[in-house]
Amino acid sequence: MTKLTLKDIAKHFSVSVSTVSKSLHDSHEISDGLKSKIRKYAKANHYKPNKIAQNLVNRSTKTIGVIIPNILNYFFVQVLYGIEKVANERGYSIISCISDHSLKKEAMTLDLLSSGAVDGLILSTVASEMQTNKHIGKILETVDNQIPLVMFDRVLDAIECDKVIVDDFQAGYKATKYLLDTGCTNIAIISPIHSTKIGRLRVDGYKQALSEKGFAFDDKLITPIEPKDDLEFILSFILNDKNIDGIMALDEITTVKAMGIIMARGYHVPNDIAIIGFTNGRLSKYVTPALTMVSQHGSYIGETCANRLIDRIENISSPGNFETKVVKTSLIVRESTRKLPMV
Amino acid sequence: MTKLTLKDIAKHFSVSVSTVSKSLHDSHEISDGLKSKIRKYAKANHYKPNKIAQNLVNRSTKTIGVIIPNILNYFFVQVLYGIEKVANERGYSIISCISDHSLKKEAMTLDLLSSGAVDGLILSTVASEMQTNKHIGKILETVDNQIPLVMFDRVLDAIECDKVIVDDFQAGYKATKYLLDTGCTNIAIISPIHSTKIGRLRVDGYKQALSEKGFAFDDKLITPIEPKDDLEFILSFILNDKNIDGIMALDEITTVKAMGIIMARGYHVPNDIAIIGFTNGRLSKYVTPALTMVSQHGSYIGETCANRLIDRIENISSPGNFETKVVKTSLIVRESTRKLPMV
DNA sequence: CTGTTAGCGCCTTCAG
DNA sequence: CTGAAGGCGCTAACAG
Repeated sequence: MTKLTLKDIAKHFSVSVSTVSKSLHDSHEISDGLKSKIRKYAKANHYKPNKIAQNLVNRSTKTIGVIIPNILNYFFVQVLYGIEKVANERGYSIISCISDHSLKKEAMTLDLLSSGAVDGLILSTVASEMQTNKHIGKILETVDNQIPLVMFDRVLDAIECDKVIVDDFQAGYKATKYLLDTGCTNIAIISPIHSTKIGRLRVDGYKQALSEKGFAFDDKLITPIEPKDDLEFILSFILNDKNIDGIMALDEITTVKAMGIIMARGYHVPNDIAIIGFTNGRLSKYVTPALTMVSQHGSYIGETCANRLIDRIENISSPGNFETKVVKTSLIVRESTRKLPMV
Repeated sequence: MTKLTLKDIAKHFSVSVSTVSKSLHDSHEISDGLKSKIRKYAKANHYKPNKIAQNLVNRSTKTIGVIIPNILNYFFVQVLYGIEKVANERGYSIISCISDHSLKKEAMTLDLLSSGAVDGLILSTVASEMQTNKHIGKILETVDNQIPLVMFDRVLDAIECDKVIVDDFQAGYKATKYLLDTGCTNIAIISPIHSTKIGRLRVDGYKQALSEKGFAFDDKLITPIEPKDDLEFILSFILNDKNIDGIMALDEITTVKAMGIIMARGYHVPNDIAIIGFTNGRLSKYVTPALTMVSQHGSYIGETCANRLIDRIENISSPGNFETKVVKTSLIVRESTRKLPMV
C-alpha cells in the first residue's frame, strides 16, 4: 500500500489528475457530485499532498533553518524557543542543527540547508574572528545564493545581513559597575568565549566601567579558558595571585562551577568574593546562593530573528538595506553580590 | 541573479541538461574536456543542486522529524542531542518540533511532517492516555502512511511501532527502595506527570518497594500537580498533614523547587526529609545540597531512537516486527539523601 | 464542467 | 561521447 497520489485517485475515478487536484482544492469548476465523491475518497484514504512536490512547484518550503553552536547552553535553548514560537505562529517549521562548536560541521550544515531545503536561515556562528576568513566565503555563498540570512549573538561583521545582537559592551559595563558600586575593587574575568567578539565587547565594557571609577586595568585579571581546561586549577592560580573580591564569568555553567570552587575553598560569597555571570538560566536561580546574572533575553532575541527573517522571506521587495537590532541586557540581582548601598 | 540550475549551465555551454548532470556526477560517459570545463564553471558559480528536486526524484529527504513536548526539559534536550549526533553521523538532518504540551500542536506537526517532508519520525507524545482515542487515529494515519515511526519515553500502547522506553517501574522501585533503606518511612510523591503512563509506572514501582518492606500504601501520599499549581501551597499541605521524611518528585524542576521550599520551612535535607528526583540534569548537580536523582540516560535513548529509525528507513525489507527497547535507569546518589548504612 | 499541456529541477534509461 | 525522452507529484494556465 504505497503512498496515495493524485494520479492514483484519478485512476480510481477514471478522471484526470487535474480534476482531482481541483476537487481537492474545492474549485468551483468541478461539479458538486464528482467533487464530493473525490474528496470523500481522499479523506477516507488519508490522502496527503506530497510536500516535496508542492515545494518544488511553489519554490518555497515554509521552513527555516536554525544553526546554533550548542543546545546544552540555556541561552541558545531560549533563542530556539523564541524562534519556534513565532515561526509556528507564522506558519513555518524550523529545522534545527547544532554545529557543536565545530566550524566544519557549521559549514556542512550551511550548504546542506542553503540548497533549497529551507526558505531562510538563522545562524549564530561558531567562527572566532581569527579563523574566519575562509569561512566567511562559505557563508557568503549562502547569502549570494539568494537565501535570506539572519545572524544573532555571534555575528560576523564581514557578512552583510540582518542581525540581532546583544549589547555586550553595555552588559559588561553594567555588571562591572554593579560590582564596583557594591564595593569590589579587584574584579577578575573568566571567559570561555575569549576568541569571540562578544567576549571582547564585554571586556571592553568592563574596562570602561573601571576607568570611569578611576581603576587601572590589569590584563592579568582576564583569564580565557577552554572547555578542556581544569577550572579548579586555573581559579586557584587567580585566587592566590591576586586579591580578588569580584568575579565575572562569561557563561552560566562556568559561573556556577566557579562559585562552587570558590566556596569550597572557604570564601564567603558575596562577602569575600562577589560573583556575576552571564546567561540567566535555571541554574543561576536555584543554586545557593542564587546568582546575580546578566540576562540576554534569549527568547526575545529568537522571536526577533524569526520575525525579521520571515519578513524578508515574504517581502521579496526589500532590496537589501540590512538592519542590526541590538537587544539590551538586564541585570538580575540575586544573592551572589552585595547590596547596593542606600543613598 | 536567480539560483543557478542545470538548465542555466547547459544553456551557457549550449549542451543538454543531461550532459551537465552527468558531468557533475563525474560520469565516464562525458569527455574529460567538456566535463572539466563544466565542473569548473559550476564550482565557480557555486552551483548547488536543488535538494527539493532531488528529493522528489529519489523519494527520500534524508531528514528525520523529531517531536518533543518541551525543550526546556533537560531530559528531552539530551535525547535531542543524542538523536542529532547519530543522525548526523549517518547523513541525516533532523527537523525538530516542539509540541509544547499541546495535543493540537502535536497533531498539526504530525501531519505536516508525515506528508513527505521527512523520511521518518521520532515522537514523544503529549497525549495522556485518557484523551488519546481520537489522537491515536492521527498518529496511525502517519504510520499507515508508510513513514517509519519510533516513539520514546511517552509512548502509546495502542500504536504499533518501534519504541524506546525507560524502565520507569524499576526506576520508581529503586528510588523508593533507596529511600526506605536509608531510613525513610513516610515517602510522598509529587507528580507533574500523573496522567501519563510513565508517571503511573513509577508509582507502581514505589508501591512494590513499599510492600516488600511491609509498608502499607497510602494514596494520600501521592500528589498530582499541574503546571499552574502553587507548589508551595501544595507542599505545605502535604507537610502539615503527614509526617513526611522522604520525597520523590517526578521531574527535575519540581524536585529543585520542592527542595527549596522544604528548606525554607526549616527542614534539614536529608536529615529531616530526604529527596530523590527524576531526570539528572545540570540543576540537580549544582544545587545545594546536590540532589540524588534518577538518570534516564537521555542521550543514549536519543541515539537508540535514531539508529532504530534509520535502520528502518534504509531497510525497506523489514516487514513489521516492531521492537520495544527498554533502557534501565541509574540512581545518581548525591547529598539530598542519607547514606546507606554500612553492612 | 473536465482534460490537455507545460513545467518546477533533477535524474535515468535509451537512442543516436 | 552526447542528447532526447520520460518521469518524480503537483499546480496552473489554457483548451475543449
